[in-house]
Amino acid sequence: MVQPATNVALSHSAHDHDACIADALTRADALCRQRGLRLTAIRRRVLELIWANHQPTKAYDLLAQINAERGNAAPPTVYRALDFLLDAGLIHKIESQNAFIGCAVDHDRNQPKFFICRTCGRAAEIQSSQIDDVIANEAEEAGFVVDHQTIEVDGLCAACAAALKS
Amino acid sequence: MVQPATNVALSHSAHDHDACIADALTRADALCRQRGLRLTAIRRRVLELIWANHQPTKAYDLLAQINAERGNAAPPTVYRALDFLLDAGLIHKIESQNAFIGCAVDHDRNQPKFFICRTCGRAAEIQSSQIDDVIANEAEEAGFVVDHQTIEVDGLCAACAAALKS
DNA sequence: CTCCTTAATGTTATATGATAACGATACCGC
DNA sequence: GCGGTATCGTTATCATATAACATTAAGGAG
Ligand SMILES: [Zn+2]
Ligand SMILES: [Zn+2]
Ligand SMILES: [Zn+2]
Ligand SMILES: [Zn+2]
Repeated sequence: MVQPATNVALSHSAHDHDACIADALTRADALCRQRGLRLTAIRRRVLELIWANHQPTKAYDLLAQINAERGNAAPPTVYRALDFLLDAGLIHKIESQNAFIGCAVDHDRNQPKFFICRTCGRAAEIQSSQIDDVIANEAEEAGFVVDHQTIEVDGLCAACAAALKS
Repeated sequence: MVQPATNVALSHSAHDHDACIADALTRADALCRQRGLRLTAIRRRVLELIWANHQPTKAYDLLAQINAERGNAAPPTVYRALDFLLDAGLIHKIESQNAFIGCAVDHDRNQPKFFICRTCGRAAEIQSSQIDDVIANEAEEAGFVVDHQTIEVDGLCAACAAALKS
């Protein structure tokens, strides 16, 4: 039986997630060095905490964790780090959840889009130039100049759907 | 010169907006009668206030207006009305703005999608089976079962883009 | 190395968005 | 009219996010 191709973020099979985290931090270091941005200790730690799993993370959960570690942190501490990471394109905000997730995608030409499982909570950033193209076409027809997209598809990932059927 | 086809919601030309409001309320009455739902005074008034213009409306702005009219209204008053209207499909939530907008679309087969102008603030619900189809395809390939979509495209409407260029 | 400017962080307070819980009313079928 | 259920009123509280200003750290010019 052939399994459908699926994003590692949505897969329920074990994967080397430590590698996900390490890769993300390596990429972040490289990107910041390259652009002259400063990935300070707090910013780096927030990014690392966000990458702790493939589920969107809430700002106040980050705050609680940072506080457990260093005792001093107020909301602005976390929100400023989040703003930096958002601006740098290292994370995205999941608007439908007021939560944040790491980005492992090259956004040269495509905009962020997510499949989000309502059962396991995992969110996978998908790359589909088709979706971008269709939206670009629709926008073109309407004379609308696209600046930013929020595309969040909620539902059941393959594994959770299979589990429900059994 | 040919104007691009555009949604009345994004058009800056005057239109009979009283008719927009009247239509929306008429449709709401019909739909609720048909389904045995009760469009009570508060719910109807909240819907009417949301339709006051083609820009997403914030819950606490609704609250302030209701309060100005009847003096007694707490957040639950408005949020309960909003929940009802959302469930009935009479309004949608614009997740990226924590705001609400009226729906004038038949959602038999297509999911809500919006173009939102960052300059004039108008939001237009667009109907594009193409976008739904492409997303359905992508989901199919990933074995993902789609439940609900959040599609919000931010940018400049034709009129605002033209104004900026001049 | 020191001074200076700017970026980043600490700190307090507050704004904004949403829900829990429970009692009081209003509606509807019988 | 009676009784059950949906709606609404009311109070309190939780959750999300930012304003404002003081303090500290980083990095460049001389
Ligand atoms: Zn992983
Ligand atoms: Zn991304
Ligand atoms: Zn109108
Ligand atoms: Zn709609």
